Formats: sequence, C-alpha cells, structure tokens
Amino acid sequence: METMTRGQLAKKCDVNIEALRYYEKRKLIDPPKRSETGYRLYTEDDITRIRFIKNAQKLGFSLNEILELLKLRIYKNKSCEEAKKKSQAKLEDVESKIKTLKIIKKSLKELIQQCEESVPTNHCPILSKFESQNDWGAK
Amino acid sequence: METMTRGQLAKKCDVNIEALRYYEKRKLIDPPKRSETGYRLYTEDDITRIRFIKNAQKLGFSLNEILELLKLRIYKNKSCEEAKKKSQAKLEDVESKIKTLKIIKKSLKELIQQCEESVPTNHCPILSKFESQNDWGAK
DNA sequence: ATTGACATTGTACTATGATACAGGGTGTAC
DNA sequence: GTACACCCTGTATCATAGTACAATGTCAAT
Repeated sequence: METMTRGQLAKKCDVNIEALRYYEKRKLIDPPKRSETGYRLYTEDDITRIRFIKNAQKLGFSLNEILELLKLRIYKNKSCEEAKKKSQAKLEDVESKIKTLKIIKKSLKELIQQCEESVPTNHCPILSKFESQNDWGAK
Repeated sequence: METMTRGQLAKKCDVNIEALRYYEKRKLIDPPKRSETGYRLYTEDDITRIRFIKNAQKLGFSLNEILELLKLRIYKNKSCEEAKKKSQAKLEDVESKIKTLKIIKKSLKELIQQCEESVPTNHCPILSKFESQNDWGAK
C-alpha cells in the first residue's frame, strides 16, 4: 500500500503538521506504522480519518466529542442510533447558542440605537448601561 | 466610606473570590486600598466595575475587549463614538457567528433527516458523511 | 561528502477565563 | 487561648485546540 509521511499527509489534508501529532496524542488517529528509521507512514485511511475529524469540527463537535463518534464507528451495527442521538444533542446545543446570540444581538442593537438618539453629553449610554444593575436577558 | 473584603465583594457580585484577584491581575479592576494588615478594601465603585465587566461579558466582549472599553471611560468626552464603534464591531461579530451557526444547524438537520430516511443497513449516513470529502458550506 | 529539506523527540508556549491549593497571617467569638 | 472562618501570597492546574522550538536523525540531490 502506498504510504506518506507526516508532512505529506498534512499537506494533503491541509492541516498543520503538528496537529497530526496532536491528534495522535489525543487518540483521534491510530498510531501509524513506522519506517525502519522511525518515520510515520500514513495511508489513505488516515486521510479519511482526518477528513472525518475536520468535517465533525465544522459541525461544532469538540475533539472529545469526535473521539466519541469515532468509538461508535467501531461497533458499526448499533452505531447509527447513537450517532443520531449525538447529532441531535449537538443540534440542540447549536440552537441554544443561536438563541443566546440573538439576545446579545438585540441588546447591542438597542445600545447602539440609544447612542444615536442621545443628545451629545458627557455621558455615553453604552458605557452607562454596562454599569447598570439591570439584567438584560442575555446569558 | 464603607468598605468590604474580597469575600464580601465576591458574594455581593456573585463571582468567585479568586476571579477578583484575576481581574486585578488583568487590570480590569484597580488595586484596592489595603487595611493595615494587608486586606483588600473594596468600595461601591468596585461593585459598579464588576457589574460593568459582567454585563459586557454577557454581550460577548472578551476580557481584553472589556479592558479597552474601560480605557475609554477615562476620556469621557470623546469616548461615546469609540464605544459605539466597538459595539458595532461586536454586533457584526455576533451576526457572523449566528450565520455560521445557522449553516451548522442546517447541516445537522439534513444529516439527521437522512438518518431517518435511510433503510436500516450496516452503514450510518451520519458517520459516512463525516468521512466524505464534500465541503458542506459550514465554516 | 556535504547541503538542504524533511523527519524524530521532548518540552514549552499561546490564548481564554478562570479555579485550586499550600503555607502562612488575621479577626472574632466563646 | 484556642478554634474557626476568613484573608494573604505564589504557584499550579483546568479545558480547548493547537503552535513553536531545540536538538538530533534521515534522505535525496549534487
């Protein structure tokens, strides 16, 4: 089978070369076979694996969560339900983040609005608001 | 003026006692006066300051950004425009985060949808998708 | 044979926002 | 006078996701 070095894999997958060692340490990729002189020898499977990691990261999974997903892959039969559950949990997570950010957005908009309406004084409505006791719903 | 200790301020502001030392180190609060025996003596102003920090955090400002905002407060006259600018930048930041999360949300939904439609096989559409080369628009 | 690009390892550092803990001093109540 | 809660300092640790660097080894080309 054709193999490649760490640098080659990094280039092919467009990740930092050190990240590969980091993923290995984090058990996200299996320790690759080594050449006689100790060079890591990666295969196509490793490309697939890195792609898996990167795709899952794009969907907001943390490396720990990705490790969980990878473990699922070992038990391929029963894994689908589990993968779906985790994806659903992540979906809820993402939806809740969006909600929070929308509240933040609204507050910021109001703040900026107030700033535009205020007669020029010595006193900035944004900074004053930040000092207020008022819990504006965010977080 | 009435003063309070670190523990009392922490309780009043509902922050961890160690966080106060951390904020002091990060220059987010001024070093308080000390008692003869070296105890920190905080005032009402410190409550206001902590409130400022916490409120700004709720709006998604980092501690460094909050430090910038606090510096604005020193030049009260010209600060309003600057505060508005920073708030607007933060607003754009938040809007872009929401956009990204919406793409992620859509992708997750599609993934889960596919999982529901798939005939039960040995092969999980979610995990397969994670291995694909396909750039699904997220990030 | 030597140069240069790449590989190896261990270790340290980055940013972010704290939290924990050890070893001491203080303040108050009983 | 001693127990206990609180305060002080410095330092270490946590989670997250890497990045950087030094010292050394290897490979391919000239």
